[in-house]
Amino acid sequence: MEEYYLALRKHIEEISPLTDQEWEYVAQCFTYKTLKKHQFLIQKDELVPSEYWVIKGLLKTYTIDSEGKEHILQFAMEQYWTSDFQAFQNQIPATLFIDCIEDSEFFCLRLENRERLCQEIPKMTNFFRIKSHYGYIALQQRIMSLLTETAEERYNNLIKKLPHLIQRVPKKLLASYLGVTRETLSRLKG
Amino acid sequence: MEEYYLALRKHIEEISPLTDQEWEYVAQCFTYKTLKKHQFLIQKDELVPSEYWVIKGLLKTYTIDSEGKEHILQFAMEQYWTSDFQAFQNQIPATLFIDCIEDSEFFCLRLENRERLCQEIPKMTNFFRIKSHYGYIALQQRIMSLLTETAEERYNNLIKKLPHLIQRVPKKLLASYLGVTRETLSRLKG
DNA sequence: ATTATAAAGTGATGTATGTCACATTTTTAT
DNA sequence: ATAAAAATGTGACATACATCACTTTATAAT
Repeated sequence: MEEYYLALRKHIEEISPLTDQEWEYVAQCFTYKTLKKHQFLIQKDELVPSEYWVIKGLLKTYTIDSEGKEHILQFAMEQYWTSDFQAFQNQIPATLFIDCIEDSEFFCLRLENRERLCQEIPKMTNFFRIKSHYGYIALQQRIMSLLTETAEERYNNLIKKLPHLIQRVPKKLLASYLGVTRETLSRLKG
Repeated sequence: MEEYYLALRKHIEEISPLTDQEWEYVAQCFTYKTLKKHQFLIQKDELVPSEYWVIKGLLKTYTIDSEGKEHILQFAMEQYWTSDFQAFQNQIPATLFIDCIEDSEFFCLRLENRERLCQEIPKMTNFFRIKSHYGYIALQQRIMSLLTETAEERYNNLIKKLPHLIQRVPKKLLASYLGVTRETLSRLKG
């Protein structure tokens, strides 16, 4: 467990170095949680108590449409933040599902703790500011990818960008993330 | 001009109320700029000195693909922030174009001023944190829309969400924003 | 006002991707 | 180890949307 906290501290300090005293305050705002493969971190229509930092494991964030088809918004693995941020931020019922593709472990940060943290430790406000900004930029790039690229280009770029992810995720889920059917993805490479 | 500054102050204070003294510091970090319709705010391959808050007007952020087709990432109107954030943040050449659909006026914030602002006025760090976070959530919703909805659904939802925008933007540009051709958009309603 | 330019509509046709069905391979659970 | 479940591949066919070509309508420039 000690090493998990060290990993989180390192993650934060890549953006905002902290004193030991500050870190002590930060660390106590997080709680630990673990889930097995196939278990849900967040379910649609339920409230979302926390946002989550992935210590270990792999998750998918998705919706189910009216025809029962799954559409994947995000994969989250080690050192990723994940939640239904819309629901979390406004403390309203989730519109998304998040469940575990692998056994997973997290640090959980509740909304009141995050805001307390930002009030007490300005460096943490800065950390979240930078993180959100990078996240925003990454999503803009994904939108451009969806607007401009063919399924094949999107797949090849995903392989380039996250080669390690490909190994851990069934192609059917990658297809869903890329916005195509598994059949189409299957026919691309041949 | 005085009223422009008041509008910006109001915009910031919807998230982070400031003292008069703080506001004085904030205000001097911005510079004013105006452009006519069809003029470029940002051009591909050029450096991006600032991010921009739109006082008045309307702009589009887009790329041109290898076949010369335009793909619109964002429309920015009154009270929107816009820039090539990826290029701005890393001070590298732009990959995007931004030009004016209408005569427009902006407040410009240079990177060094933004960071100075965040260091001097923690409330501003918080302002940018919240803004980025909301922006992130909005982009997630756009991605879900692209993954799950038909062209017609995306168009109808855009009309619901930004009815005033529709009036100001040629349908051909809306089509590009929605990820379809103008011909397809034209055939939806009839 | 008149002309030039851009936006918008529409028909004919092409294509990438979706859908459905079924076989094969791989992974998971007992 | 064995059976069950999930993932993957592939053929036949359907469809949403793209492309190209041309006309009509609206907007902008002199």
